[in-house]
Amino acid sequence: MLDERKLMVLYAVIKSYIESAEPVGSRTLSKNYELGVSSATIRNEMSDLEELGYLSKPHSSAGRVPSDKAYRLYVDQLLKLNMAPMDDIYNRKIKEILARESWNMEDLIQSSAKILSAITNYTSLVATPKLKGSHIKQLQMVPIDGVGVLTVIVCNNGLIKNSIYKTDYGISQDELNMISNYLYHQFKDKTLDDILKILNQGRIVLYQFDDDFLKGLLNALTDVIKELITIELYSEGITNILNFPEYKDIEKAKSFLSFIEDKELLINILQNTALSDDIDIIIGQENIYSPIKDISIITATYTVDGKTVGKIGIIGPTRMDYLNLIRILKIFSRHVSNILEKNV
Amino acid sequence: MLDERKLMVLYAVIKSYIESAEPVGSRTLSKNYELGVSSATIRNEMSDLEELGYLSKPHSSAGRVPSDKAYRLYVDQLLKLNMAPMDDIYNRKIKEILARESWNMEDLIQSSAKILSAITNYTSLVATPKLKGSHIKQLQMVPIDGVGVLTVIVCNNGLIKNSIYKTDYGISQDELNMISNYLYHQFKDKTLDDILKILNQGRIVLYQFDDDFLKGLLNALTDVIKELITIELYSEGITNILNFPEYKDIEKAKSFLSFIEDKELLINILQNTALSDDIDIIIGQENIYSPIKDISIITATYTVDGKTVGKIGIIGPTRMDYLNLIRILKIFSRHVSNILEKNV
DNA sequence: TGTTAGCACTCTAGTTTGGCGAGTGCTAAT
DNA sequence: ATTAGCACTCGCCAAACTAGAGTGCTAACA
Repeated sequence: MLDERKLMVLYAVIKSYIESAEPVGSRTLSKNYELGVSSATIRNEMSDLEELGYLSKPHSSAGRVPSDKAYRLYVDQLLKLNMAPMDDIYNRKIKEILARESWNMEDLIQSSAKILSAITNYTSLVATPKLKGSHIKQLQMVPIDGVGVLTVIVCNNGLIKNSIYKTDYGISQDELNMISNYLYHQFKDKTLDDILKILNQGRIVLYQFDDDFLKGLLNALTDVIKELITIELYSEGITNILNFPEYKDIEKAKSFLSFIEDKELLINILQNTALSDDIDIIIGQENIYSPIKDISIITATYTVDGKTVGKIGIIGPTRMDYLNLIRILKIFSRHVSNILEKNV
Repeated sequence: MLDERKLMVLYAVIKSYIESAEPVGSRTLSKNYELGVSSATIRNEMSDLEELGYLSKPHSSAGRVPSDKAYRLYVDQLLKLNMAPMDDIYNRKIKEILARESWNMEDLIQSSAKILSAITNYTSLVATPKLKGSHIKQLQMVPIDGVGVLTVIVCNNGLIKNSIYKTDYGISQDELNMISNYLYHQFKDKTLDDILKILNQGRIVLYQFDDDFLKGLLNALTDVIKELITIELYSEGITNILNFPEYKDIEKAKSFLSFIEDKELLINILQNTALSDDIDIIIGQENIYSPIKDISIITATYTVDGKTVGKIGIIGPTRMDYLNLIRILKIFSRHVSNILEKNV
């Protein structure tokens, strides 16, 4: 579609704009990039690129700024490149930071958000894995003296959660085994999502036991399942965004911050990205849910049991350093996956 | 110290400044507040108040602005007032919002932060309770088939936490009972803080059991205790601060946001406030830890078992609406306490 | 002696003006 | 097809100016 030279010019504009945040003029390009043609020629090419929708001018006598379409072209080309320098400096650094005896998932997720924002100087987003489709591997109930009943659920991906149902109703381990066995056989082929639906219908009855007791117990179980399938989102380095010149305007900063504070919306947006095993990028208004122009999100996925995936990402101005961020996210998500596959 | 009229003038300046965020001039006061004297007289009084350190001028021909000392005077007087309108509109509203079957502590804390920022339009701070001095009421260990050992700790205030130690080492319930009984008797008179110290010394030995197994088990126990005594801080409504005109300057906004992002520091500051059963207020640079001028923090305490206390607060410019915020915090913290005393 | 009206003075914030520089688009020459 | 040259456009910035709000002082008054 675009000939060689147009492409060169376009990429030069993008690179320059990513670096400087200033609209790029033809002279700047001919000086700083070795395009082999004069500024006048570049001007003509830029004019064509504008007509084609890849560039735009803030005002008639300013330089030009890449459009979302231009970033998309640029990014797709980046993604085609195979950039996996395994012995990268980032690789070692990240490995070092994440080195630790054992991690529990919650801590790892939260730390990841912090580390990621610290090494990139952007705002990070990290979401806990999506478990709706997971299964129950084990269901165990234990009486806790003087307190009630503890319910433990082990997920097929190794995640474990539990909750306590406080009650005075005395019940033996044997009786609880009966209940948990029964429930386990009801649930073992179902997804967590389906299990939740069944529980909410309230149709489970075991005539041997007190109705109120059973109801309380099932409520506690429902809570665990809910907790399991609820996606939590952590974000760190919010202040970093204010270092970008485009957010010197307080109104823009405000709308960015409200956006970041709306975790629900962010989770939705992240969930709507491809669950492919690789990098996904949303540029500007490509995502209809995104209320804000001029923001891009790069996400990578991490896995827990080879299938169950969570998201890890970076959010910033469309003029973000895609090249490095993609690189870092690839490495980072791989390390997180490694830890989780071993550790959970 | 200050005569009646000076006090009236000072309060008028404070009120006006809280409302408008603009330096207050003598004419504004004589027009809007019924002080019964002319602007010239007010000017003289203001001049005196400036000499006494209660007011200051941003520049020589501007109106005057209250100093931290002035806010302190104002706030101390507010706190002496008994303002407990139980049938207040806030009271009903908050009660309504918090009405729910049952709350677990984590959810309640997080929701509180959200609700509080929503109804006040300020940034909220809510910290989980300080449990360092608490005791263990119960310690139970349960084998989980094919996974390992689950350790449950019940605190004297009713809080329950647990962790899982993954191991292949087969162990029976009876053996675990032996271990947990032994540990319980070691720990029952100690505070959580002390227990953690003992665990960290690594001197606990039970010769009957495999050394590695025991070490792993104790590590899991250590994690639970750590989790219990770690104070978590939640903050919501960060964007609200940007609505205040004093934060139109991006640098100020940035330093405020970095401050809010530094949870450790905030926890320290909150912990250094009085653990009295009432409102505590830090104005501006009164708190030496606070890196930022012109910020006030109002905190209230909530209780879990009548003794164990957590903090709930509001952070904003020193020019904050102390009167209403104190009122709301009093009511809010009482409701939170009520829920926790019943529910945990 | 305390209060007030009046006035000169101060300082900021907002507006206007003009020049500078960066950039464009067109044209004509190569 | 490329490029040099040039006229033109427009935002940015600094300087100059203005309006307005507020102070502090003085002198008059009750």
